[in-house]
Amino acid sequence: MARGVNKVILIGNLGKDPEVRYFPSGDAIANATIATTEGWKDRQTGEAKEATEWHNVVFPGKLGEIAGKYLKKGSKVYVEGSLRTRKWTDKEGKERYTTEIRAQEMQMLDGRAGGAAPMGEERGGYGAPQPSRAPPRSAPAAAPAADMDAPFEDDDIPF
Amino acid sequence: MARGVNKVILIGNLGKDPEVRYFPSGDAIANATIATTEGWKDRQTGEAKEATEWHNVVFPGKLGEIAGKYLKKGSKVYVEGSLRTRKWTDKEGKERYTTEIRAQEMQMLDGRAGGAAPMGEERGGYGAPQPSRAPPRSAPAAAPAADMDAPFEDDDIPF
Amino acid sequence: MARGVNKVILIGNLGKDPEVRYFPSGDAIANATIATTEGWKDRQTGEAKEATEWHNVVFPGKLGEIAGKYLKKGSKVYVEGSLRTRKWTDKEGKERYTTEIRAQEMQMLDGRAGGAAPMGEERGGYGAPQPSRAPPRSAPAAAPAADMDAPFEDDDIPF
Amino acid sequence: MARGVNKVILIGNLGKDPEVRYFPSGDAIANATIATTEGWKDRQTGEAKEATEWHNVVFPGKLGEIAGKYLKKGSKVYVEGSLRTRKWTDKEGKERYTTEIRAQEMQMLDGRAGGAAPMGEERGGYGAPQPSRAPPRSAPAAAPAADMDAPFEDDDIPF
DNA sequence: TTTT
DNA sequence: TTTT
Repeated sequence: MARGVNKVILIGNLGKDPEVRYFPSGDAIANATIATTEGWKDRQTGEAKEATEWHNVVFPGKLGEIAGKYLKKGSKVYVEGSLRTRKWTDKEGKERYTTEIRAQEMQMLDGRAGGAAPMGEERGGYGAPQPSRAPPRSAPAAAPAADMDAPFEDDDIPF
Repeated sequence: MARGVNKVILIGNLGKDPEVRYFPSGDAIANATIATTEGWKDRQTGEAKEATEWHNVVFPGKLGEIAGKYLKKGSKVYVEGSLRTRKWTDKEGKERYTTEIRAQEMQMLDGRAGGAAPMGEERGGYGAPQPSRAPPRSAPAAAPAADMDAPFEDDDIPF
Repeated sequence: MARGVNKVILIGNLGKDPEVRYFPSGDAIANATIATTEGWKDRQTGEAKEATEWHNVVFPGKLGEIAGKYLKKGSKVYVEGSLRTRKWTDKEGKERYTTEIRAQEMQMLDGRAGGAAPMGEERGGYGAPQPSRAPPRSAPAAAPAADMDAPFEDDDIPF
Repeated sequence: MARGVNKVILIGNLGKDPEVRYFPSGDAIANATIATTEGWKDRQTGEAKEATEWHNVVFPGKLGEIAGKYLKKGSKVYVEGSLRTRKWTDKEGKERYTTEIRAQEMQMLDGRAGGAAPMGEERGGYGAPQPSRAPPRSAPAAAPAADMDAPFEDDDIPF
């Protein structure tokens, strides 16, 4: 029932190791910052220039586990996801907004992915992409994340 | 475990009504041709030119049902999918190849989608898109499609 | 010389008319807010849910002129662009960040685009997305574009 | 004046060295085959499966030169382009069709790209994929935009 | 074969 | 603030 497209595709490098946390439900969630660099030549001087853009990426669920396990500072990754702007309140009580990319697919582009290493993506064929959740999953630990409240609540997972 | 990205995004119009068929399993599959037109101005004469590209799109499973129900000749659609080249043998016994876009997501862009009309897409939140298969599904009829054999066979659905 | 990919694809509706401004150079720039809505079914209750995401989109240059001329509140558009997070200082002197989508391509999906209406896109063939810039450029607010002549070579085949 | 979207995004490896040719005009054009592999788990047996898709990619113009110079068998690349189906006649005089991806952007993902190596991308422009150059640009005229300063300054046009 |  |  979607009435729109909200898609982001990034290829870039992690600024630092991802931070993984767990919900009481056992669901993992990882946060990472990914840099994409664009270069161009100065029209006048001809000198090479470049600008780096930093993206806040959230890897939910199984993707978060994989990100935590296989990605590290400097890792080059392909990420496909959607934009989500979260509202939060800073310590002064002011409303602030942060825009994140919520990853739906990830691929490691380093080659260092290691032999048996799973690739993090779990599309499946027939008809549609596949949900990446691990079924029962017991409980790890740690604090949940503000970025996982609405509209995707724990008791409200759309699959 | 994907090791690559194979993604197509189209916005175009159907050349004719989609053709829907069903597998014995009850799984639907629809085929459609979608035109994307690109225009430009002739560098020399300045006259407007345009070229139309025709794409063979396959909508598997539930997406096929929706395509058959809501799309028709002329419908404008957004399609996201992947490329797949099928080998087949013509009547002279020669090997031929056809490249298709296997749709993973579809959105109608006509506005004529009709009130209660489902949108065909079934992404779900938390972690990853959701599979679109219809649960029990009994058996309709008709000839299956060569384009649905490997690698996604009936007893081989990846989710 | 890019070393990364930073791509956003949106299909959504404008929340209000775009705001167009001009630089002394005559370059236009338009800002718009675009809503993308995603729906899903509550896993437990089965009830339909939806969430709308608002995106700040910047249309630079000629795209800005077109946006200002043809888009309005409610318009459905396809936008392709890149993410850019700007740092700014609020009235209390605090650093704030805003993430925008800088449009590189736009297409109107309303059908109401009107007969002779230009479509805003300016890709060109031969080898790469063409830099459509019109060098001298003086005239503001109006000044059509020289940016649709080349890039199709010779006898003009856009291969 | 485009009235459609025809976009392909691939990440894969070259099956063999690219073949570069030149037009009398001096324009280069390179052809390559790129493999994308998709894996999934058999729903019943649980065994890992995978299928490889081969894509015919055409790199026109400057992209062709770069491809010829820096890509080789096995190279991992990101390619963005559009689909184009060409009609040709085989030796028996029968009409055949071949679908190709016409590259508009390419990035090497091997790390072996070598220091000074150009990356093959050629976006530029004004109103198209672009660094939003605003030539003279100094004072705004109307609420300038913070979003048009860096990183694309006047004397700093990326093409 | 579509569409604007 | 949009849209279906």
